[in-house]
Amino acid sequence: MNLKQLAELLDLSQTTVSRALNGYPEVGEHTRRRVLEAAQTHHYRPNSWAKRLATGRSNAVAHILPMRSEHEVMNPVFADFISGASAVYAEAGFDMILSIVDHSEELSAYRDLASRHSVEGLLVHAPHGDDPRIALLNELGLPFVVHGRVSASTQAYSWLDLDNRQAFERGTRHLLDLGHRRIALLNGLDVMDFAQRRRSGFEAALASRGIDPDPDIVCGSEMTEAFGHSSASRMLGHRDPPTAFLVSSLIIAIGVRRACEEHGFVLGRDVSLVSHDDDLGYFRDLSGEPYFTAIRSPVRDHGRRAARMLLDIIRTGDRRPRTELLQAELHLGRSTGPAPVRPVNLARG
Amino acid sequence: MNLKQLAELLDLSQTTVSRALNGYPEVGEHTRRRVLEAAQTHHYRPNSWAKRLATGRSNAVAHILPMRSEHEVMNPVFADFISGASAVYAEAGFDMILSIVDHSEELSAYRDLASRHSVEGLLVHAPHGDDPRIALLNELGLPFVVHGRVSASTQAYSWLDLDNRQAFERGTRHLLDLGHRRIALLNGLDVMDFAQRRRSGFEAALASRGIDPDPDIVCGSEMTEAFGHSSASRMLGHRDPPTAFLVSSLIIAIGVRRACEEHGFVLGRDVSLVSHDDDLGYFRDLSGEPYFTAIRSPVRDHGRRAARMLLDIIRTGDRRPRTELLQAELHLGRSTGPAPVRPVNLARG
DNA sequence: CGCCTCCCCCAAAGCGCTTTGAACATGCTT
DNA sequence: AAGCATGTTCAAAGCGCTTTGGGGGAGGCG
Repeated sequence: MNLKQLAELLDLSQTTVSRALNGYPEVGEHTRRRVLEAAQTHHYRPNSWAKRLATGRSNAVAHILPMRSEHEVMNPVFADFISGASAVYAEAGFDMILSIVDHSEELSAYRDLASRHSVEGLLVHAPHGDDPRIALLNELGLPFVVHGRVSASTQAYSWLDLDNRQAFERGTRHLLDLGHRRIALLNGLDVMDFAQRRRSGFEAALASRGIDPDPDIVCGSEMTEAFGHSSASRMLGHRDPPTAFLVSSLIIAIGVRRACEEHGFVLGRDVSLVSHDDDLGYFRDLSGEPYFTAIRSPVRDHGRRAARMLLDIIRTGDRRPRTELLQAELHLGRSTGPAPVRPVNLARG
Repeated sequence: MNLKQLAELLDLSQTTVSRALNGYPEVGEHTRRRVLEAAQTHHYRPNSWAKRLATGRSNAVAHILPMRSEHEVMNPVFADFISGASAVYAEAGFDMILSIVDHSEELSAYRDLASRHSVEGLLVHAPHGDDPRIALLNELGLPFVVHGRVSASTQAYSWLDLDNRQAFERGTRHLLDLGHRRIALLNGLDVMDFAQRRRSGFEAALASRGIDPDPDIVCGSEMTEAFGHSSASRMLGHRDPPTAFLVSSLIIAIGVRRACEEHGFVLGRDVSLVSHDDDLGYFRDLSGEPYFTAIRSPVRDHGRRAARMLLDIIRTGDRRPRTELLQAELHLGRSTGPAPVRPVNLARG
């Protein structure tokens, strides 16, 4: 059933039917009701492409996730972020197209998206510290919002980001306040912008207490359980092991816990752990005190906010960059406790 | 830059230019080269909507994920599945649109998708044991592939599924062979089809050794860490605690491990654990023997296969249902061991 | 009664592409 | 020289929708 058929059926012109359906004022109330009813009973839905072609608006946005190797880990955060965003798009009548683009084809993929005119805006995930995509996207002139920031970029762009620096500074300070001086950082991949900011927050907190970070107990990688386990194992076997860990994801924290267990350490007593926590559904524990002390950010909510920001840019046509910096909350759990007393000759600083 | 402009620029008709670009034979070699070069240098890309409108093919598929509440957990499997599928679509020049539809609006959402003609096919996620979507989709006539199956459905449809029954029968048998008789099952939500099949495999294995399942140590829920932790805690405090756990996801396994730790049990010695493992990137451990004994299925690969199946249906136009039943592999890790010897009065069966 | 506004409605012209059917050379056969 | 296949190009008709620029009838005004 298309517009033409519907119009013939109602003995009206396509114009009138179209206007009735789209709520234009120049159509009689009686006629409008007739049209709406007929559309309803005949399950009429306008053909999306025809509509898009005619209006020039696609009512679609793309989420772009770069992938540097076929075996790259899908960040679990992504799914939750997407699910938040999706609800916002659905309400606005927008389609969300998902594009996982290979790192090596990034430039051409973005040009393609722009020149095919298939979407009205982009949401860019997982930016690097010196991501070249900002410049390219600005040049292409397609509205976009970045989830995260690009420290090295001098260009203006819209973004929504957790205040990673502040969050990790706070997490580190919490450990310092508990008396820890030997604090390990298990971070995300060094190239990622969020990891760089987290590290700088960590270092700033240490510096404020006159502590130099020790490269032996700071590292970054894809955020896997195995990374948490192997790094923590290695560090706990160090001649001067850390008394506390600050880690960039709950998945890493799980690995650290396993390592502690193997070493016979009890988390919260022998070793402290503060984790960043994206408040993923499957790690949420609503019963009582949480297990992990964590710097928490509701990533699904971030997805909603980012989507609204993008839609706002598209709908208002106002291209001035918007930004939103969100604060994480420190939730105390059972994985942190006062630094254990140790022989002075092992303590540093 | 559109086709008309490009044609004028080359002093050719739109027809010729279009044909040259799309590789039709009835265009001279010299002309074709000219056209391709001009398209290249002017960054010409055909407008996707116009193309879709004209051809009637959208080159797009939708993945549909039902969501029964705003707070429902995003299954981490989803992200990996999607990433596999996405690569296949990209290669075929298809867009993937992602639609997370509220359970209550499911019917209208599907009708919408079909009658708007915005996609050529659907990939249906997370089917229930008696999912009504099969009948609806068959009625709508839009090609679709289900990831999973619908036990109650008598209709024919295309699906790709792990052999969950076989996998869990095998996992259970492994535990039985190690001498365990008291085996707990921590499953996914009861309504989910995969959970029902897993349970039946579990029960079949027990039955083959003359063991009745004990409802006290069998339960299902959203697959969260907290669910694993609280259920295992409760069961370990039972007057006749299980000596082994079979669980439906690594996330649950993590919770069980935490519970065991709290009870002073060592996994693989005091308590055994077999987990289903979707081979998610962030839990993969490439170094040496894996921690968890697991029934493993490469979900990213499943995504690729499902996508190929859907594209095949779309491209060949052959609507006969295709099915693919995949076998999981049992990988031995350190979380299983022989059943501990216990006082006879506590042993069952 | 004639004129002017509204109010509703319509025919037709796009949107940018594909595809049909025909035209026009060209070279070959008879 | 006419006739015919072959190879290359084109004009024009869609695809299903929106939107522009009227057109006609009903009612209000002088």
